[in-house]
Amino acid sequence: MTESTAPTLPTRYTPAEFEDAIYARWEAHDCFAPPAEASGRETFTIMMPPPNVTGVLHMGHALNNTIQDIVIRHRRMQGFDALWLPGTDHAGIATQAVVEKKLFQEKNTTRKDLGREAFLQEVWDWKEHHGNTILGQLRRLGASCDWKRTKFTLDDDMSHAVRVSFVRLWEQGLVYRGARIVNWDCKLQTAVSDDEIEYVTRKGHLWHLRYPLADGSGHLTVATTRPETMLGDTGVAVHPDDPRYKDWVGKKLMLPLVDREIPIVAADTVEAEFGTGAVKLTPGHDPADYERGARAGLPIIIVLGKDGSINENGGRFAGMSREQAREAVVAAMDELGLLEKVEDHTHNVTISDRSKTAIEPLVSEQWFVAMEKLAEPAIAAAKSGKLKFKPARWEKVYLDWLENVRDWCISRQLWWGHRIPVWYDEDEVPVASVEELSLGDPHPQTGKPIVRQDDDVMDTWASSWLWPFATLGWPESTEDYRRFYPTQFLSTARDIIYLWVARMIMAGYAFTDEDGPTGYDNDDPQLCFSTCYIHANVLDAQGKRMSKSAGNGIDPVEMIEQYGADAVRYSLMILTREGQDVKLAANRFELGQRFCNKIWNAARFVLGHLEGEIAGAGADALEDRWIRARLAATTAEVSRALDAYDFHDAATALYRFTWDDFCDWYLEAAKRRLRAGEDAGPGSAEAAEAARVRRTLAEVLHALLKLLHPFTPYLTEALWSELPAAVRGEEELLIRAAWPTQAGAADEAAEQGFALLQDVVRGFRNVRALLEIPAGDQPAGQLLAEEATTAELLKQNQELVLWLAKLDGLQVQRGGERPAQSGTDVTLAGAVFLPFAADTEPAKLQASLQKKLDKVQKGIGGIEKKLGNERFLQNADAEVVQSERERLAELQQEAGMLEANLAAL
RNA sequence: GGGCGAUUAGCUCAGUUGGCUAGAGCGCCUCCCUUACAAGGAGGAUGUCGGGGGUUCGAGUCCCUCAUCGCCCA
Repeated sequence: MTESTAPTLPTRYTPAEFEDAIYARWEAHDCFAPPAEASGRETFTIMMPPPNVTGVLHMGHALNNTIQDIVIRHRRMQGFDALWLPGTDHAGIATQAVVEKKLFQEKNTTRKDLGREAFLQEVWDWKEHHGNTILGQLRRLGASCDWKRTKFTLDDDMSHAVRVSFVRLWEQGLVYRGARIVNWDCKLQTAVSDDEIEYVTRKGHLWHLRYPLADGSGHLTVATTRPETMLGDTGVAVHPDDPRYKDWVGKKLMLPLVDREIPIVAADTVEAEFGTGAVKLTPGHDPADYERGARAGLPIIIVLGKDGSINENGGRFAGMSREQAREAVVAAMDELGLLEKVEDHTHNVTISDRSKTAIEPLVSEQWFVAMEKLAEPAIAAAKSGKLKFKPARWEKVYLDWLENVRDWCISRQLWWGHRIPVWYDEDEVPVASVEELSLGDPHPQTGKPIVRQDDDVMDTWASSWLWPFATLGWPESTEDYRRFYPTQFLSTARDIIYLWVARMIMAGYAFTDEDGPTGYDNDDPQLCFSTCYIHANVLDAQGKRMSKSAGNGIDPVEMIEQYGADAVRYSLMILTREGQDVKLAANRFELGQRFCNKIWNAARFVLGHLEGEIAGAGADALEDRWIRARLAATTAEVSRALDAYDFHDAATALYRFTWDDFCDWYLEAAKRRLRAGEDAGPGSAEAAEAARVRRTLAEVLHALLKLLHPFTPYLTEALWSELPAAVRGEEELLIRAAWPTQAGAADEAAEQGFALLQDVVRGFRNVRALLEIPAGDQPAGQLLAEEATTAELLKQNQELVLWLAKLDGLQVQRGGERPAQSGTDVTLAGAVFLPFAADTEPAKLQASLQKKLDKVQKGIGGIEKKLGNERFLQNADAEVVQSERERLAELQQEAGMLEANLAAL
């Protein structure tokens, strides 16, 4: 027989050359969609958290979508009818802002110039041209989602779903309109919800202002961080128990600058220690004052317009911006001698997430959803354990929000979004309707003509909270909805646990059917997903959050181009332990790249030998039984980890098996018999054994490609197609192959035996290195075995040891003379010896042995102390005591050998 | 103010319900381009497990406390 045919695959893993073609092949074979007809098998559904249409792929997306793709590929291989449904979110504020900016830059027009219809057309045009960028990038990553089912939150059917949900809430009295204090974004000129704001600590001032008593008998000093709002003050509050102000409550003050009489009231929410202990009340422009004012029956005076400037209620300050008004008010107070002092003060400023400008609390007419009742089943779902968070600690964050939930302001003063389906008659009597009402139609209740539709649109989350079921056709009872709802797995970022996760759960209970079908591991037909996986945050190398403004982001697409999608995916998975933030630098992807290259080359080696004769059954030597045992253990661990969504564990187990067990040991061991078969030629016993080794190699590679596929889909699919059809078996495409359940075979004896052998080989290699024996030399080794069984094992596997340790011969004996002039090391099987070369310096060897001896003696000391402790013997488990005794015996034996070896030097 | 997370080798991190001499990758040192892979192989060095206290026969692991860093909520 000739040498094995050189593999035709390149020696390096070159992802750019095959990724696109493989993705195209998957799509051509429609591999991403579940079977069109219900197969009778269980379904497994994941809804992709829809990225913003304005978005481009960042590392957080790459991580999150890798997780989802791993899960869906694993479930698909396990035999579920697996659906991963992708889509995008219309992102009301963000998208409108992008298009407004573009209009202004390119055409110098505003949306108001264009009018509502024309502007919306502009946004749709923009969406058609730029809105799918991120979905294309997800393909590069290898995402196997069902693109035919791609949804957009403003699609007609989604809009219909939003209107239905609104009307249902309306009918139940859970949606209401009212004047409330809301977070007003002066730049974007819209209300935003409590969850769209953040707090930034800023250095500012605390102004101490004197408000004279109305009767002229003195003054009260209030401290404020926002002096300009005094124009809207309608009272001053003090703590009821504050002795300084006991007699002041009920008196009247004359508010300077606007000359308005305002009362002093008591409020127990006032912090007596803060400032002067007296706070001005501006119910129109401060949420806390709004509450206090309402309790004290104070009027609300609004002094700021929607653009943030002072309105007509601000008297002579009208027309000024917030900033101008602040200066002018302070100056005016100073002039009147009413500015007592100014202190430096650090305080929290409320900032809009969207525009990054200071939020102005403002009383205005908005639509709200009453949340308390909706929250109840969502709380129960988590408490009963039906809804599981992973990591579990996020359940607390979820529950904290739901248990203290506040009503949700869902109206936005925007044009891009779902317009609130409410119409008014000439008396401003509102009515909600799923169907469009036309102007002039009779109002369903009053019969008077409809004169207008509400101008506002809904918060984007008011459509995304329907995502798990509206994407499947709800409210219609479509086949997809019946088949794929409820879903099983949601992976998302921690910062939208309440913005989105909690609201989806609420919506599931509010809107879906109680008697619907149930899916895999979900016994509640209204629980829209049963596992919520909260993924890590991706940070830069310094541990800072990646952000566009900081410019510290790493572009996943660039990384894919540089290292390959599989390398990016695999690196992210092994670098990210569960739920712990991951620090990332671009070169960290080398880890995955190396691993992919290793897989590639291991497969090249095996494939190169599959062109030879392959036996029907595998080989059965110790190393064969051992690799099958390792494969069985790895299959079990990877399966367990994926079922439990422990991605890091699965990635680690695959790394260990592929690199350490398969490449470093099994392939090296297998070469011996492959070579022998080639040397002996066709028809020989050696050739027959080589054919059995080829079978074993094929079987292990076959299973390994399957196990790796969810993590490194492109690479494994490419290699799968190189497998001979006879080896590949069932499926032409790996993506459709069955997940291995029976790979390998447990074999405790083989694991132990091979471990012993590995230790002997390492011992010889160690001595070789110490003696500086040239790589080409093949000295004869000796081994003094401690036990008959190990001696026997070594004799049986002598050829393998010679091969792996590169020895010429091996003399195994029990006891007997220890060879003189030899380098030595102690192994699990006994002491190993290699003869000194002519120029060997024993000093190095001696130091090495001494060091090892010290370590062993330290270990002996520790165990002896333990075993000498009566209380240890009494309290510890019998098994622990026993294993300590055995351990001690082993260490003592090892120490004895080391001492003997040292003495012999 | 409340909550959560982190602190283990030079760097990035594993370390199951407490129990072998605390591990891996990268980096570092020595040797080797051996016909799968130099993006590789063989060998090696490297630790007061953040500090202090406690529980326990036994603590990187559990409890308390302090420190530092990060995130969330108010």
